[in-house]
Amino acid sequence: MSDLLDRLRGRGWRMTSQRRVVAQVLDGDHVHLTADEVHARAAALLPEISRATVYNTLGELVSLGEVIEVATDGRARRYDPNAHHPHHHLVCSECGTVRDVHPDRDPLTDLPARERFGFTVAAAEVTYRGLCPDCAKA
Amino acid sequence: MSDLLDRLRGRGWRMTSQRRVVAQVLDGDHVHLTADEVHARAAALLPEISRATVYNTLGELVSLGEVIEVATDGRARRYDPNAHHPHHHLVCSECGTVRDVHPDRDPLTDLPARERFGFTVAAAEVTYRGLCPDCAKA
DNA sequence: TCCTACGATGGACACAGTCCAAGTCAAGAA
DNA sequence: TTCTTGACTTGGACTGTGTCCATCGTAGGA
Repeated sequence: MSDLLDRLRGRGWRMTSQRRVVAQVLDGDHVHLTADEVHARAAALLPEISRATVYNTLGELVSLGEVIEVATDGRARRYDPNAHHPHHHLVCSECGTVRDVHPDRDPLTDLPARERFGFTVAAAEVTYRGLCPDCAKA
Repeated sequence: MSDLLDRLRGRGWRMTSQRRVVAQVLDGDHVHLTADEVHARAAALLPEISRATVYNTLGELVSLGEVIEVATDGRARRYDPNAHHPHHHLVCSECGTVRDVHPDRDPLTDLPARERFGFTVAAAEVTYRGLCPDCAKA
């Protein structure tokens, strides 16, 4: 994830301890934290970090295209650092766990012109829903 | 939409003026209102209706399967009365307009077993994003 | 080492949604 | 038709999520 820090520095980002900690917390695969979770984990490393800073930093990462915002339910947005590999999401309806998945086909190709209503369609996000192994057992 | 009222009565719903008004407001195609919008339109017909009742009624309609909850952004949930015809959504990134669309293929068939991580996958929702004709012009 | 513009802070605010105790009323019973 | 009752509605308090802003602090160039 120091790749990320390097890229950010290259873009003229001022490197502060707060930003470093937020980037560090977002490292890894299948990471889909809410802003509050990011704040909690960041605060474990840097106790004084404020909520506003976490929101600011996440917002910047999103507009730089380094992190993707995911709205799996109508509740808190989740932040996905896996922004450089196109993928979709599989969500457990019970516990909310999210996994990154890679379907065989891009759904964009399956939306015929007559169903586009004159829109310039740029992207398609798929949310698969079901039960994760743990919740299916219970 | 009196179909809906009939179905609800058949299911033992007590028919109150509030519920009638909420059902009436949700009538139509390409309707994707937020709870607050439903409340505003319902209040135009029945001024005393409360926010809590609108939320209760929407929640009941959703659990009866008569209305679908849509989370197109991380903000307010939207309510879609077109629950009996499977479809997906096309959202304008600029103004938020939503249209119902019908792709040629069900994306569920394109998620191979190795990408299911042991989940029991039940459904797939596709959100297409782009610019609507009006916003593309501006 | 000094400067300063960019970033961090925390507290107030706005919005979305939930919960609850008390009052109201739809619809079946008599 | 009136009575009864439990389901429904109400408004207000409360929680969670996200935004805004004035002020303070500091990274990094001169």
